[in-house]
Amino acid sequence: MEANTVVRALAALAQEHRLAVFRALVQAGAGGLSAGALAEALQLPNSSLSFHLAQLTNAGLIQQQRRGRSLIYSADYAAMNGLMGYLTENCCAGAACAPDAICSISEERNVA
Amino acid sequence: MEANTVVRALAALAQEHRLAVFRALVQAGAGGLSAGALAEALQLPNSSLSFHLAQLTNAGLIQQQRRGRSLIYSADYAAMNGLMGYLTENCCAGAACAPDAICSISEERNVA
DNA sequence: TCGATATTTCCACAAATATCGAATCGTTAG
DNA sequence: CTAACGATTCGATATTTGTGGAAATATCGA
Repeated sequence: MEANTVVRALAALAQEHRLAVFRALVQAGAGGLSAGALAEALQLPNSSLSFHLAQLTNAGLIQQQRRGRSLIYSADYAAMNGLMGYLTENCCAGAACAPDAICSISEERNVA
Repeated sequence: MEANTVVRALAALAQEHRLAVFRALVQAGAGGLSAGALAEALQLPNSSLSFHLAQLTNAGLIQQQRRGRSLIYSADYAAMNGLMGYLTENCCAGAACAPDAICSISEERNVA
């Protein structure tokens, strides 16, 4: 993962509402949530939520998928793992730590 | 870990130079690095670096410790783990993932 | 086709942030 | 005590960011 990508991902997460959105999606799993469901859950005006969803998408942290009139958003677990990996890379001057992947759902396409 | 704390930590990391500083400290391990060494390594003006170090300290991601005329900075691994944990908490709608700690150096006080 | 529903885009403004030279502060060596 | 060193604070400026109402866009049911 490249430094610039990481900075953009972190910047996207460094905001109260966006962090809440991302967590909700991480917890929702592969099924994802619609924009409307998110707006309801987080009590945000549509235009604001839309703005934040765009930021997260742009940062590569979440993805969009249309279902009928709704847009379903879901977390990109590969990006999340990439982020973690970047931060802990070559951690601790050689001491034993830092496993590689935190969540493997992105490679198991048959969950939830 | 509280949401607000996490946002502040992420905001601190969401900046090219600060991310580089933090990574350098994470990789340096418990021994840490002096402000001067960091300025040298990252090619930053003292005043800029100092500003960024203050931000990271304020966010609870690094800590300071004077040694003679130098200030030695080091990563706070507990904070880093807290961050990771917060992001992956209740991950994936129950699918098996998300271990608890990434790096345990902060509890072993006898490294490097 | 028409109306209802779901979401995004546009806009203007307030607030927060990054930058770095110069001045300042604390510590140590001689 | 004084000079030199390591690091922080100050200050002015340019840039980026978050906000939400109103209007526009896409999809669906009848």
